[in-house]
Amino acid sequence: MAYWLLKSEPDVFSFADLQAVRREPWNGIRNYQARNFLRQMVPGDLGLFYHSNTQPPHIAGVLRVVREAYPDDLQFDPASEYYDPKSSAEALRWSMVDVGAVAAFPQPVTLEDLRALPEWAESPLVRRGNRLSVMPLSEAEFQAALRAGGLPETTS
DNA sequence: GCCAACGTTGGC
DNA sequence: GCCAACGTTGGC
Repeated sequence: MAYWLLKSEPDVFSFADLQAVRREPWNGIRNYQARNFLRQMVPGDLGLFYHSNTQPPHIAGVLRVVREAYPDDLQFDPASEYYDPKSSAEALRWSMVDVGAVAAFPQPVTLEDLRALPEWAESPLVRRGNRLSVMPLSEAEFQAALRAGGLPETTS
């Protein structure tokens, strides 16, 4: 079981949106490091849903990976902002996974809250200028965030 | 292969 | 709105 953090701007797609649709392809990732993490995901892995570009930035809930990485169809759609003319089925560039909502945090955990948690001291998320939108978490980071958010540690 | 210019992310 | 961080692009 691996743990992850996935960022989304809530104005674009929020945790409440994920709860409403139940299941969603995590598409539009156009960064190689983030893509490589997507490809490491396994159904059953748990993740934190982070709301970026909002005031204050915060973790809103827990998600679960429900389908392993497969081709992100937006890379082949010329009408999409995520279209990539250099990608092809033979030389695939971008992947996505499907995720589902597990539970909303009773208390959203802000970036400031995370900085106060000793378990998060080494996380790139709490460092200035971090732009990675998909990153692995240690079990200690994951569980500490759940505690801070008011969820029991066993959400699986 | 280097690196300057540029673009994007995302906190503040 | 500003700007730090940093990935990408393209000239050479």
